[in-house]
Amino acid sequence: MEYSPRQIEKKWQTYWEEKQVYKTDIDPDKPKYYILDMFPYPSGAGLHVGHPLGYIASDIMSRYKRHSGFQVLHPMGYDAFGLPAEQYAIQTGVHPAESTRKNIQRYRQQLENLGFDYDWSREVATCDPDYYKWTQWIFLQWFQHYYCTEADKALPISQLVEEFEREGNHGTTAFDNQDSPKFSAEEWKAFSARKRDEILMNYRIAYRKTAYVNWCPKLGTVLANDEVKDGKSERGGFPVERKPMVQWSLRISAYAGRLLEDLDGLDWSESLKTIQRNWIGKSTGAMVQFSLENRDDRFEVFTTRPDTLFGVTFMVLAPEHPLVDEITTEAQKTEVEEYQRRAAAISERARQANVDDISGAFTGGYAIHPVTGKRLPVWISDYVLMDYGTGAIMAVPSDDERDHKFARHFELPIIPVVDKSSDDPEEHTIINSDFLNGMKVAAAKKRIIRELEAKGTGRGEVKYKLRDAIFSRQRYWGEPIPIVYDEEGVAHPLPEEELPLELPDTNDYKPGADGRSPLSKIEDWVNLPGGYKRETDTMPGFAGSSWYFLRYMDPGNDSAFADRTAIEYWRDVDLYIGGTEHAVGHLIYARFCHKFLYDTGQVVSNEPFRKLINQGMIQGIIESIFMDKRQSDPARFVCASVAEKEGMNNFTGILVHADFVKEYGAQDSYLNEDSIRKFLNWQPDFANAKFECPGGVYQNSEFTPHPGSGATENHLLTHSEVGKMSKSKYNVINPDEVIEEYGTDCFRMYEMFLGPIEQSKPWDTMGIDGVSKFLRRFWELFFKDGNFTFTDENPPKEARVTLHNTIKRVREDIERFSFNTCVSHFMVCTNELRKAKTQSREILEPLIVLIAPFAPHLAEELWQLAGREGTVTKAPYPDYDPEVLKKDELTYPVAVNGKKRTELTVPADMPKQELEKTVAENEVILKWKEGKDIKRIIVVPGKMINVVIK
RNA sequence: GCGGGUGUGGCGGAAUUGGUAGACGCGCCAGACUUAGGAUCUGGUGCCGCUAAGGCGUGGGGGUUCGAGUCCCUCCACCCGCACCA
Repeated sequence: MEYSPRQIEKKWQTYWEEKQVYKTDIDPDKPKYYILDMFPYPSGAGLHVGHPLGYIASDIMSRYKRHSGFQVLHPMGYDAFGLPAEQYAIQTGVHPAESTRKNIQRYRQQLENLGFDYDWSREVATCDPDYYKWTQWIFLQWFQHYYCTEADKALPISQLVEEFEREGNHGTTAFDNQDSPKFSAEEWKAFSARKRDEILMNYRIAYRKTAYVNWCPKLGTVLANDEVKDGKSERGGFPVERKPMVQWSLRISAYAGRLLEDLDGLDWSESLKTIQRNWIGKSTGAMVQFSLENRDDRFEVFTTRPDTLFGVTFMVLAPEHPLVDEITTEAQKTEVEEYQRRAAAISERARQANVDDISGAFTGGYAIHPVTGKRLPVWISDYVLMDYGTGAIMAVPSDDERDHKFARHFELPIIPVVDKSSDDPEEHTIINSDFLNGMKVAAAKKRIIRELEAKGTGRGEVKYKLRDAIFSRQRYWGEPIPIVYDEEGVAHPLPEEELPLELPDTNDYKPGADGRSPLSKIEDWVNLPGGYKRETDTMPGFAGSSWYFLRYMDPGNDSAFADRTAIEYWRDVDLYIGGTEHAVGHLIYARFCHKFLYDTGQVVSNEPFRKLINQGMIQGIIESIFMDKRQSDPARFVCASVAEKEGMNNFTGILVHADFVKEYGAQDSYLNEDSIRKFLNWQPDFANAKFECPGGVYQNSEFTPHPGSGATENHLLTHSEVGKMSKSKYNVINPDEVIEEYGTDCFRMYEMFLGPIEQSKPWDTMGIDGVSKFLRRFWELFFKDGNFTFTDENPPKEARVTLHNTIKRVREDIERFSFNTCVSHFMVCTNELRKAKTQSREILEPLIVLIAPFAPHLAEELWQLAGREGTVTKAPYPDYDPEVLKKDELTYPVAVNGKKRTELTVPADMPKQELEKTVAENEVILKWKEGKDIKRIIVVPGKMINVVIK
C-alpha cells in the first residue's frame, strides 16, 4: 500500500474533530501540563512557513506529555483587536469586526491543516465581548487598587481612603511616583469630590493623568514606550512626537522591583532575561538635595555615584526644567531662552544623534554643596533629560565622561576624587574628599549616604527606568474603558453588572476632534442620563493579551474570568513558546498583570510563564538579478557570470519574485525564458529590457545567440542571499502549498529537522525531499509485498537494539527540546530496520507511538492498520529496556597520544588489567611503539583507550 | 560604549558530564534499473596526499590535560538588545 499523506491526513483531522480527541478538562488524578503558544494577531496575510515553527514544537511537546500520562492544556486563540484591522477599515470601509472574523477563519483553517492538537473548544478572541468583559473587569480591579510599598503588594483603594481619613498622607506607604501633595486628615475631609478623585489618581494602579506621551499623528493615537522604535511607530514606521495629554496609565513601575527580582527564578534564555533587565533598568544610588543660593528652594538630583560628591563642580538642569526660569539671572536671560528655544526645536531623534555636540548655557544661578557649602554654578544642557531621574544632575567632571566633556568645553573646574591607578575597579580609593579619603568606592557610598541622611539632605534610593504604561488609545478597534465621568469630571467605574461595555457599532473610523477617538463622535453612546459622559479612549493591544493564558483555563465562564478550581489546577504555563519580538512588551505586561492578580488573590502563582523558549526565525532566500547602472531604456539585465566579468559595481540588484526562479534554493538558481516572461508581466516597466547571458541576448520574446555560441535559450543566473522572509522581498513560502505537495507530517518533521528550535535558519526548498523520502521508507517498514504485516516472530537482536536505542534517544532529546536530533534518530532507526528486514510486532508497534508526536496522522493510520482501537494519541509512550542495550562485546577506539589509531573489540566484562595487556600486544600499537616506551595506558571503561608512548 | 549570544565540511547541522569531530539530511561524484529521469536503489564524499603510509583540521594565537569543538587566558568576526540613564 502506497503512502498517500494527504488522504490520511484529511481523514484523521476529520476524525479528531468529530471525536473531540483533544478536548481536555481538569483531572485531579493526573499531573497537569500547560503548554502555550504566543497569541497570534490574525493578519490578512495568513501564516508563512516561519510561523508554525514554534507551534510544531509545542504540539510535539503537548502530544508527548499526553502520551506520558499528563493532563495537557494546549489552547489557541487570537489577539484580535489592533491597529491593522482599523487602518484597513479606514482604507476600504470594511468593518474591523468583519475583516478580523475572516482573518481568524483563515488562520483557523491553516492551523488545522497543520494537524495541531489544540482543544478548539477553548478558542478565544480578545474582540469577543464575552472575553473583553473580563479585560474590562481587570481594568476596574486596577482602578480600585493601589500599591502598598510596605506590604509590597496591591491593596484595595478603599483602605487607602480610610488611611487618608484617619491620618492624611504624611506617613503613607502607598507607591506614588508623581510627587503628590501632602495633606492632613482634616484637609482630606474638606476636599471636594473632584479634588479627592485627582489625589487618588496619584495612587491607583490604573490612573488618569496629564503626561508627556508618544503621540503618533499618522496613526492618530498615543503609543506605549515599547511600541516606539527609534522615534518611529513600531506599526507603520510613522514619526512619533512628545505631547502632553490626559491619558490612562498603568502603574507598572510599582512592580519594577519584583519584575526584576523574580526573573532569576524563571527558566528563560539568558538573553531574554537581559533584555528585560535592561528595560526595567535598576540603578542604585542616592537622592541628594541641593539648596539654591539666595533662595529658600531646594532641588533634588539622583546619582549612582554619591561617593564622588566632593568632585561636584557644577550642576546641570534639563532645558525644560521648571526651575530654570526662576533662577536665571537678568544678565543670562537672553542666552538661556535662546538655548531653550533651540533645544525644543530639535527632535528627540536628532538630539540623540548629536551626542558629541556639546552645548549648554549658564543660568547665572548658584547651588550650594550640601556638605562643603561651596557655590556651584547651575547650567542647562540638553544632555540632561527631563524625563529621566529628576531632570537635574550633579556634575562630576572627573568621573563622568559627559560631565568631563562639558567641563572641558566650558572651562569649568575638575577635581579628581577617585584614585584609579589600580586595574581592578574594586580597589579604587577616594581622594580629595575629606572624611571619605582612603575609602574604597563601595564603602564610601555607604558612608556618604549615612552622612546625608543624618543631615537630612539626602537618602539612599533605588531607581528604575521602567515607566508606567500609557493605557489609552484614541482608536476605535479596542476594548472600551469602563469608566464614566460626572459633570464635575470625576471618574466613576461602571458597576460590574454592566460589563461588558460593548463597543458601539459605527462606520466612521476616522479620528474625532482634537485627536480624540472615533468613539467620541457617537453621541448617543457617549452621553448618558444625569450629565454623565463615557470615556472614549479604548485600551491598547496589550490589554487583552496580558491575561489570555488565564482565560484558556475556563473560557466559557460568565461569572469569573476563570473558575477557582480551574485556576488551582492549571496554575500557570509550564512551557511558553514564541518569538523574541515580545521580549519587553507582552512579556512585561503579562507578568505585571499576573502579579497583580496574585496580589489580589485571583491567581495562585506569582509568575505566569515558568519556562519560555524563543523560536528562531525561518529566513528566506532573496533573489535578485543584475541591472546595468550604465544604461537604461532599454534596461540591460545580465547573468551573474557576466556581471562578475564586467565588475560588480556597474550593476545594481533588482528583486525577483521567488516563484519565477528556476532551481530556487540551489546555488545555481536562474531565470529561463518562461521566468523572464513572468518577470516582465509582473514588472511591465521593463517590457523591452535586454537579458544578457554568456550565450546570447533575450529581448522582446526573442533569443539571439551570440555568434559562435550554440545556446538556444536564455539562462540568467540570479543573485541569491539569505535574509528575511517577507512580502516585501517576494520570497514568502506558504505552508499550505508545501503541505499540498508533501503532506502535513512531512512539513512538520522537516521544520523540526532544519535545526535547533531557538536558532534562525534559512528555509531550504530542496532539503524537504530527504524527509519525504524518509517518511515513505518508514511507512514501508510496516509492509511486506504490499500488505500491512505484523508477525509474532522473535525479532533479530540488532532490531531490538535499534528499537530500544531509538526510544532512549528520542525520549532524551524531546526532554531537552532537541527536536532536530529526534528526527535524525528516526532516520537512523529506519535505515537500520530496513536492513534487518523484520515484520515483528514487538519492534514495529512501539515505533508507531514513538513517532506519533511528530507525524500524528501517519501514526494514527498505522495504528489502525495494526488493528488497534481508537486513537494512538492516548497510548502510553514506549520506554526502553536497559537490559537490551547491554552489550557483551565492546569496540574500543584505541588512541596513541590522543590520536585514534585502531579499534579493539573485546568482551564487555574483560578486566582492566587484561585489557591493558591486550592493548600492549596489539600490532598497531606495537608499530607505533617502535623505539619508544609505553608510559601509560588510560582506559575509560566503555568509552575509549589512550596509550601514552614517549 | 555597555550587556547578551554565536563562530564546526560546499550547505542545514550532530557530538548529554573533557573521551572515535563531522551523526542525520541536502548537494556533489560513481554505478544499477530504465525509452527517459528532477523517480527508485547501491556505493563514495572534511582538506592535502597516487586509491597508500601519513599529515592537517571545530574563527586566530596561547595555556591546562594522557586526551580539548567542549575548560582557562587573549584577540577577531558576525548577530541581537540597550544607549547622553545621571
